Amino acid sequence: MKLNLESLVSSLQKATSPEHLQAITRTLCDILNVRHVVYHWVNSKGERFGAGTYSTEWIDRYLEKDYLRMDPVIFGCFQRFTPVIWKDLDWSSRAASAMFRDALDHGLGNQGYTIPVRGPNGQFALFTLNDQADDDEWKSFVATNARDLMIIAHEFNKKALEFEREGEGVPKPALSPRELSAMTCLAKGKSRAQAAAEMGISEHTLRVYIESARHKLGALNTTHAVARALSEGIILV
Amino acid sequence: MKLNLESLVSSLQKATSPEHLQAITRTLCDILNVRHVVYHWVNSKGERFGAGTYSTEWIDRYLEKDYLRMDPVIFGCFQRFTPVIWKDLDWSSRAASAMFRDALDHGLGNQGYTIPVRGPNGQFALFTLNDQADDDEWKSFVATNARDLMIIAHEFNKKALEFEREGEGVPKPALSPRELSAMTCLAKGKSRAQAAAEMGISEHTLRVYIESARHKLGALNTTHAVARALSEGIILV
DNA sequence: CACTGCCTCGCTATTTATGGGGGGGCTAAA
DNA sequence: TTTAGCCCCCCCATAAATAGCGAGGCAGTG
Repeated sequence: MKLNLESLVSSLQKATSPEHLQAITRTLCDILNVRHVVYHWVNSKGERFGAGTYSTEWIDRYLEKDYLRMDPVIFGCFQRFTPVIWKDLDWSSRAASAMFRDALDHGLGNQGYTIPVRGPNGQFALFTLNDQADDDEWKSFVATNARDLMIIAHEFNKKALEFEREGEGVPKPALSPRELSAMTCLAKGKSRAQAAAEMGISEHTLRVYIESARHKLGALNTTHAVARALSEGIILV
Repeated sequence: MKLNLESLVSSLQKATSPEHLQAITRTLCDILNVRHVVYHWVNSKGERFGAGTYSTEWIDRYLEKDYLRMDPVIFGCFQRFTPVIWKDLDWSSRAASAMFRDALDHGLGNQGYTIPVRGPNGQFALFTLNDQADDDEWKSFVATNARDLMIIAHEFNKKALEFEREGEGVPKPALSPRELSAMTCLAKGKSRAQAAAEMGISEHTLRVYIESARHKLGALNTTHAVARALSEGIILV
């Protein structure tokens, strides 16, 4: 079957619920003739959302075994920008190779291709294809479809962000310039005294900024505030 | 002139320096028959890099006037995931409309289309087209080219990250599982006592993990350690 | 004009983190 | 087998962060 990008994108754009996305992953699975198609993302609050063809057994096992913490796909994609072919990752660690075998036992194919997608506020998503194939077959499959898959991944992400915004209405914490400077200094490892010196203000004043930034970010302490500011992407180290 | 996506992407992939990117923006400008094409990004260290056809006068003025802090394009794209047509943004504020008039005076057209692109570690880039046109003309131009432009924006970004990585080559420090848990707890805002309770160990032991993680990460204090772990992508919030 | 938000500085008290130092046991690779 | 790395616990002193309270000036918005 041939991939008709236009019709697929338009059905994605018409989707009004996560269930539609789920259905589209199944359709895509048939069209591309692969074992699995999965879209999965983590929002800025650490909540997960997934649409895909993995069995619930595998998903449960994945979470239960805490594979998230050792999955080279997650690691690799979190640090890179470009899509990745699973075989190119480092599976040498004991935990990773055990996970890989476990995945095969739960119906996954030995080949995978994952496109990382990033949204605002540190939002991070993965769009994954999985199939059983040899390395060359898979490489050429990927080469053929890479561009279309990227478009599809982005349409998935657009929808996911839409759904998220509907349900919640995410108030974006906007920090003032001085608060941003303060957070940045702290993220760079400066103590309050050093940060105050660098900003040319008293330590007392700096403290006020940190406090107000903390409140705006809904953070429990300074470390938390810096962590949130970083992962929401409102400061850079 | 018609846009040949394949050849453009391949020349992008062959680029070996920022100057090549610069040249490609000029080519693209001719092909698409628009006034300006600009790719601009901020890396994880806050350093800026740009390739584009804006005049140096305008760039200098932009920085000098601190337009970065009031530009609706920057604001809008930082918070959204999808490309934006400038006219759809909110230009009502005093500062923004002054900036817009100033831009027109410096050779920019009245229409713009900007694609935000995000990379790992909060990296943030913009790919912008600018031209003189009426609203409907511009809308149809954008509709025609949106998909290709997204591919191009991503190729630009891939290159930019490549250039960045060349200079560095820093091996990321590997933390032990308990150290990772400790860092993650702290990043979630837990105090040492809470984190220790959650991990089921004494606070003293937890401290040892934090210390050793700090040393491995070359961090000056706990906050710095968590910030590094986050921005290196070795923990997730 | 009044309002809100930002920037600046001060005080006190309590809690918490930091920087060292020790110790022992356990597993996995060299 | 030895070594290295991880995991777990304890003590001490000092330094730093936190949580409240207070104040005034200045700029931009409606």
